[in-house]
Amino acid sequence: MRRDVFQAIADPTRRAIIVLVATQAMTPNALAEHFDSTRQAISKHLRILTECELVKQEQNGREIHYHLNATKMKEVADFIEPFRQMWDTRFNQLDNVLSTIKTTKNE
Amino acid sequence: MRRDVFQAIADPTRRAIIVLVATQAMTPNALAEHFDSTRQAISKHLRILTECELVKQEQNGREIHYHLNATKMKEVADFIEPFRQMWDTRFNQLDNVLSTIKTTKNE
DNA sequence: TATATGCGAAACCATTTGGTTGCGTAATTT
DNA sequence: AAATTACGCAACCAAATGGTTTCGCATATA
Repeated sequence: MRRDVFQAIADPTRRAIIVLVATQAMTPNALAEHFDSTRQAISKHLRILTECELVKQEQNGREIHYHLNATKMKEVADFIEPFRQMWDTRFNQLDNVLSTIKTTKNE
Repeated sequence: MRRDVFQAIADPTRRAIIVLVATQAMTPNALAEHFDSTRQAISKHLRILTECELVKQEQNGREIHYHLNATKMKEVADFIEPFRQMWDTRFNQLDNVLSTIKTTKNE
């Protein structure tokens, strides 16, 4: 059973959960209200998100509040980062600045 | 059939293909040599990567070279970016700088 | 104490996924 | 022209996925 961050964010419902949970901790029931599926289905998603540590639990009486563990998202960022210069205009502009500096030096 | 970038990068083999294809365009056969599975399996992955436009084809006689379309990766970057400040120390340092400036202004 | 609520876990099901083998076809090479 | 090579496509299969309903347990509430 694969259980990594990439597989976790592959599902659109789980990405929506991540966004919801980012601003404030929420219970499975509260989360389920935002979707068409049952609480149990959401609980399954939360289980997956918990297993790959994208989300942390916090028990309050009989309620369990889930909140985001953004640190884990870094794994995804680290994968994409090396490709950034291939699309990011800021990076290209930096290249321009650097080449300008080089040209100036040679003059 | 879901076919978006998030689902595409969920598979570790596909992520490896992306890395290989980033530096230079490659044929399915050349790619398959890097893995244990058959060329057909790799071709299936390439099909998925092509369908979500993470990869582009370029025909050369009977060979088809696949190369990365890094632009599509921006979609993933855009999803993660809002969470960056929750883990990136550079962001925290930027916050410090900003608060320092504010403090200095008030003095 | 009895009842209602919030939750996870298990059993089950249809669909998707990732892999295989076996084609057919087009472009090379001999 | 014949054989080889590079490839995509279709059929097939076991395993994973995302969903459901049903259950049991712990915590609140009447």
